[in-house]
Amino acid sequence: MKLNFEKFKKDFSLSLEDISREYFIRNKDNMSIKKESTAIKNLATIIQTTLSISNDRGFQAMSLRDLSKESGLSLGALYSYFSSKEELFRIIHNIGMDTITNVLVQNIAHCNTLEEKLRHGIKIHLYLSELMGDWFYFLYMETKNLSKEERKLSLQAELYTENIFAEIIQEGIKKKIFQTKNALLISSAIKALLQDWYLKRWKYLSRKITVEEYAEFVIEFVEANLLKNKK
Amino acid sequence: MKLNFEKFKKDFSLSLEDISREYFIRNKDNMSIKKESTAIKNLATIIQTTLSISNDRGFQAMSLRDLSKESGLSLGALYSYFSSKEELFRIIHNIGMDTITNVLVQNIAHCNTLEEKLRHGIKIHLYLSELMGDWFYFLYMETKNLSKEERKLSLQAELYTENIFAEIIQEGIKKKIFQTKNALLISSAIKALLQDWYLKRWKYLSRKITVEEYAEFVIEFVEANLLKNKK
DNA sequence: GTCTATACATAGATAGAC
DNA sequence: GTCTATCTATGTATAGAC
Repeated sequence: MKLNFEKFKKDFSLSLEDISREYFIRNKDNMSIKKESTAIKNLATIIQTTLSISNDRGFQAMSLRDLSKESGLSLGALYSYFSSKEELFRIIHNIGMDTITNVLVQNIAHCNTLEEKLRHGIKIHLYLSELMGDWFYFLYMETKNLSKEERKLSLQAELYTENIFAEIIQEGIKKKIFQTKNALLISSAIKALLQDWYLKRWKYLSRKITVEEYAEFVIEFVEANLLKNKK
Repeated sequence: MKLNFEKFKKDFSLSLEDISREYFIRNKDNMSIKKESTAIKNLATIIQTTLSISNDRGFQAMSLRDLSKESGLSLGALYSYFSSKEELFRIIHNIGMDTITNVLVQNIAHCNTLEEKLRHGIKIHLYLSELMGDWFYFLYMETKNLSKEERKLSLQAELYTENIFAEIIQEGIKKKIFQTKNALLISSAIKALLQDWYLKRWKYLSRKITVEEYAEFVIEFVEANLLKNKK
């Protein structure tokens, strides 16, 4: 089960329309828009535009007039898709969280060896963030807009992914495959390196580093630590 | 020249008052406040409060009425320290950039060996971000508020620090002390790990990891790569 | 379902008394 | 130098025609 970005991309069927459709189906009872096709089309535009403006100037700095102009929908129309700017934020935030964790959980799955599991996890995370970069960036940068309670949930997501790696490493230590005193710190370092990829896209893009290359680098970088005295 | 946090902290004399004083002296001709002692005192409060609110809710989300309330100065008084909210941002941003780069440049200095240089650079960066965490966080998270032109300058600062490490590593490769094909990627990874320290303080704080421990970890982590087949 | 026009609240910024 | 009161612009949100 050799995994590369091209394959992942091809198999990754989730489009913005799919995400919008899923949301519409789940919530159509509470929505004033009834016609599925237009609802999905417009939801997709609204989300896309919001992500794009927010990632440029910030969600707070985006006025609904901006959103109206850039999405092509009027102010009035916008308000039939959400009841307040705050709700718009929550919708996007929740959809994003859910889809991302779902894809991760589904994909970071059964590999034969622990080494493979580790590599696989790193690649999946990077590949996904490559395809859903604007979501990742949005979720990272706009946590401020959440309430204290909601923030906690958001932080748990951070810990969740970190923990996936921590468990792999812990198990590897038990089985004497990996060697380190800092399983948790290494997991948190992995997380930081994975995040750097989507937080600094401008940098890696301008240096023409592909996601494959970066993945290889991270894997090597981490393994050099876990397999230290073993080679 | 053994470097540890306690020593660095003790030697690090730069207080918020000092920073405010420096700014006042440089700009007093353009300022309506003339009395040095009050100017400095109030500047310090304004900056501190702005950093604190911004790092919690975001600069955009902070209204000047918020700032007025939490700083204890009236709206009118605030406007004798800056002429617009945008200027307030630029002042803090510029002061922050300048002081941080200055301290870094002054401190990341002459060590005997390249290995020491590398370790020293990592420690200084972490120690400084420990003492000026709110500035670092602010500068990282609020770049959005800058114009396109100013953003470029800000990105150069990122590259600047990265480059310090890149040069050390490059030289180390030449002298066959370090071994890697990815000098630049490793530098960028170092940067990411250093940033993680102040971007996720809540995490490291709750795990009771000290800055010393984290520094040691980063150094080990990086050296495991650079000294790979050497041990 | 979508538009335009408009109500209402809050933001940034200034004037003038103390 | 600092305050309160106020102006003006802009933002969110709604009403009602089409």
